[in-house]
Amino acid sequence: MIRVRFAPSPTGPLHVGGLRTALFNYLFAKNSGGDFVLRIEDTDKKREVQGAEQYIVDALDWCEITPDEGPKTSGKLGPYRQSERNHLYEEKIKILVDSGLAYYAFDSEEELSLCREDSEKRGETFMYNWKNRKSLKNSLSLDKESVEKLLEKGEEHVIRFLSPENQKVKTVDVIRGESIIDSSLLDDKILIKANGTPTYHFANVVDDHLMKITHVIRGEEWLPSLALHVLLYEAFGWEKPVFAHLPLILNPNGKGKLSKRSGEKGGFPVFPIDWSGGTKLKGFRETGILPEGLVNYLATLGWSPEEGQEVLTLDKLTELFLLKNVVSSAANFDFEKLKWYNHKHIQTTDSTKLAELLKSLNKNAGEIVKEKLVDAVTLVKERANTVSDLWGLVSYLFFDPTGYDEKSLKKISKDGLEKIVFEIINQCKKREGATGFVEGLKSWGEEIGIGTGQIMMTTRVILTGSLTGVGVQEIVSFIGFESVGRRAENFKTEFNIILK
RNA sequence: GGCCCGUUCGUCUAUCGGCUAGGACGCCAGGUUUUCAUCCUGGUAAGAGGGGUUCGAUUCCCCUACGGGCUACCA
Repeated sequence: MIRVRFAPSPTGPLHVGGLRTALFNYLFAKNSGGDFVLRIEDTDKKREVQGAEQYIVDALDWCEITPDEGPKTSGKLGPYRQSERNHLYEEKIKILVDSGLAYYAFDSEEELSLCREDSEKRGETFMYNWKNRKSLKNSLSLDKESVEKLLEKGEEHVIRFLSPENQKVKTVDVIRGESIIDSSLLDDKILIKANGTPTYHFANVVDDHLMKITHVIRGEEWLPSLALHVLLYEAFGWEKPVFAHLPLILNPNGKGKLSKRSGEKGGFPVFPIDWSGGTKLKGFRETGILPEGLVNYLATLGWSPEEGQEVLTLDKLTELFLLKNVVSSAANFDFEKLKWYNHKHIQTTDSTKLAELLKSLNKNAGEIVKEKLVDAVTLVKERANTVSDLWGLVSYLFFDPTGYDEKSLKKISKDGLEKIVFEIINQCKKREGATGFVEGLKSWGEEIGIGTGQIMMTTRVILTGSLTGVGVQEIVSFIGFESVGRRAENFKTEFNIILK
């Protein structure tokens, strides 16, 4: 039974990088009918942000990447918040301390930062490990009695991992293959902080083991600590999970990890849904991106299906997903391509659903009768990249033009403009249906020698204010003759048109 | 600085020693649409550089360059 986990830290809104990690975990688990676990890594209470956990749940939910187990879903191997698992870490660290694989360290943070400064002056990087641990203040350098005395006294201390010297550590990553790391280059990472809570490295290994995680799929930023984690599993004598480190998502120009800042610069969000805690941040949902579009795009960032299909639903992605087809190189984020995927998914989304979304996104659209909006959306949805686009494509079907596009006016202001305007009003009065209206105009044009193109363009400008949009006949049919007549009269007044 | 990872069209990717290097986005052109968009057809454009190994390297190895990540009592 395959079990994977997504283990975010509730330090702020989940960004697309995190979402992609969650997605790949989900796809991998569901591809083989396994479990997808959500675990909240809230060991650092200082950095925890109100509402962040809820945001993570909501964002996953929006994308339908639903956890089988998690803080809100329960499950047998919980609790699913690390802050509620301290008793387990206490129990496990004891094993390591007792077996001499972890040790107490009493150095204060001030002392250590002094050491760091010192090393820096010499152009070196300070590392707490085999080179210097004997000369620092810990249970390896101090005699047994003094250590006990210090502990009794309640002296502040951390617990560090005793990294071996000169050991070749073999790490295996399914995406990148094997790698041999020299353990002498590792430092004695803190496992338990002075306040008694575990660091990521320790909590992570303990929880993955206890929660029976079979595959650890996480971001590439964890690759440097893989050797430490391997050593920890070995220290406990636990079976290691399979590791897969996903390539990072970079800014569109490839410079650095995808950031909020570059999203602002490029005019696109980097968060799934709006974030209202503290600073307001725009989400893809509120920008008019469908979860299907986002998920589809994110899946192609670092992975591609064997048959080369492009437009895929979550179910289809699940069916096709193979971890071995994940690439090892980082990908640049491209909002244009996301919009294309979104466009494709809008085509296959029900107009009623799109209309509802549009109503929630756009205040003006919200005031329109739903049934009318659904009809309008059906007319234009094939042209839209985002749900928000829909409003611009549909608004002239509900409101008279408030102005006329300069370029469009130039195109229609030829001989006969006055005659056309009057004929439109004339045809409108006949009320012979949208087809009759258009046909009437056409045959009138033929009789007096004005091209249909010229007539239709003029009609279009009168009705919409510009030379874009759905067919004239569709517009007339949709808005009705009362509106057509009014818009023609408005146009006539605006440009002071009289029949010569 | 040290350690780790990476490098195929502008971008996302295919190729797993035989390549006239394929597809998608974007862009350009043409067609459809009496408009615009959609849609269709075509075009544009790539193996970082240098050494090996090999009959043959985009593919395997090494070096260099470049990019990224990590280097916290943060995850």
